[in-house]
Amino acid sequence: MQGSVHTLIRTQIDKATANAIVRNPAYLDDEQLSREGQFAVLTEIFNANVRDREIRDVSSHFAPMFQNGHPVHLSVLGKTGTGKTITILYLLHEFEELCRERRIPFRQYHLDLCCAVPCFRALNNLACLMGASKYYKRGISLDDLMLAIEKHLRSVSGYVTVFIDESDNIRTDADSFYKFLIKRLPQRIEGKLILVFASNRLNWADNLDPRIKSCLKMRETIFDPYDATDLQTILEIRVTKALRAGMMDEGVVPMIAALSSRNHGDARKAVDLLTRSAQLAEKQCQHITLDAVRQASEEIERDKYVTLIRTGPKHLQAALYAALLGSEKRPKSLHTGDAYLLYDHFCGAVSLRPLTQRAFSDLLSELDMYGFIRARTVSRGRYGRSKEIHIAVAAPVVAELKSTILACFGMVGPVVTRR
DNA sequence: TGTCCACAGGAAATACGGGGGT
DNA sequence: ACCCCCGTATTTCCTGTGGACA
Repeated sequence: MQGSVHTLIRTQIDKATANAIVRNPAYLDDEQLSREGQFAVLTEIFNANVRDREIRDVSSHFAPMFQNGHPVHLSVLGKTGTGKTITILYLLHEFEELCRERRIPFRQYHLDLCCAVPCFRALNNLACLMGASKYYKRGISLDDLMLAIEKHLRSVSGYVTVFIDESDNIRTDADSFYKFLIKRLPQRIEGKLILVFASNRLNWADNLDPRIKSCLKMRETIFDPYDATDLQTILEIRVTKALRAGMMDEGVVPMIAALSSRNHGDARKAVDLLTRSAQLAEKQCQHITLDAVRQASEEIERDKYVTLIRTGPKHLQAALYAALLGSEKRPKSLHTGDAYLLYDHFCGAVSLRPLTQRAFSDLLSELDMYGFIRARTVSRGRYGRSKEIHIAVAAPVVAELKSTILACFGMVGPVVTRR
């Protein structure tokens, strides 16, 4: 008997290795790569003429630096997944090298405001990057932080580049932060300050105080979403690095590229689709087929909804549950009032204080915006005006959403509403 | 043609909570 | 530790509305 278990384990391992498609998963997930690794992949991608215009644009913008000039600030705009951050980091790294060769003093800092932070946090993080101050939770004034940064930079000559990633992500008092960077800091330091902003909101600077905005001299460059050709190039480079050769049907990469460019033009999502397809194919012990891509795409779509609702506010979850439940009972005509009643009961069952109907109406609009439901306002004559609610997601997703919501409230079975 | 339903959705008021100053 | 301020969430109040029905 023992022998058979050993054989089983061995054959299973052999089988799994024989079916392995992913050879080097790091190349499917940049997080797992070192900065050098990322740059190496990027070099290949850029060499294939992807992001050519943007590279020319930014390079020529920084060119005056090599003739003792002073480039104005730069604003890099574009949707998520268009490679703004990594391209800028790459270019700044290149500029740094070039400056070293030509003995031009240059230093760069990358301030990543990946989550919304108040002015204090942003300044403190910047000061920490520069080594100008320690990390404070609180208890130090904004002015002290600014002084620390000034003091640190006062002795620095040459070019100082500060790359402010997600520059629209300053939650409170963005004006003070930018007033400091744009108006005050350049006057108090000897070096030449160049700010690089990146944002996925085209009009992020519009919210700034007009006085600050007026003295913000900057040039804008826009990163367009990748088109199918670009995505195909990017995917092919990743495929050769990450996957075993010959494990993929013809047309898989073009299909992923086409789907992704049509839906979002986001390279990260395209690579994600490739990864999911590969994993799915591995599980099914076959090559990556067009069908696997289709399945993976559906899986991602489903996950998107499920994570959206799982991480969303409680009341939104409750409202969606009510809408799903109500639509089953009355697939054709679920109106706001009925849905609110169900919501009210659900809240009672999970001991959540229900919001008013006015707020519930806004929740429905939000669910509509996210694409869970379609809620259009209709007039039923003397029976009043109301929203008509239809489910906008496929049946399997509905089931998953319902169990997810119940799990969020710590329940397993369907809720028994009393009345 | 006027009425009236059952809400939509805007605006103002109010509650709440967290961060920063003292 | 305490207070104040400010941004956000929610409630309250209100006006508007399209079409069935009498």
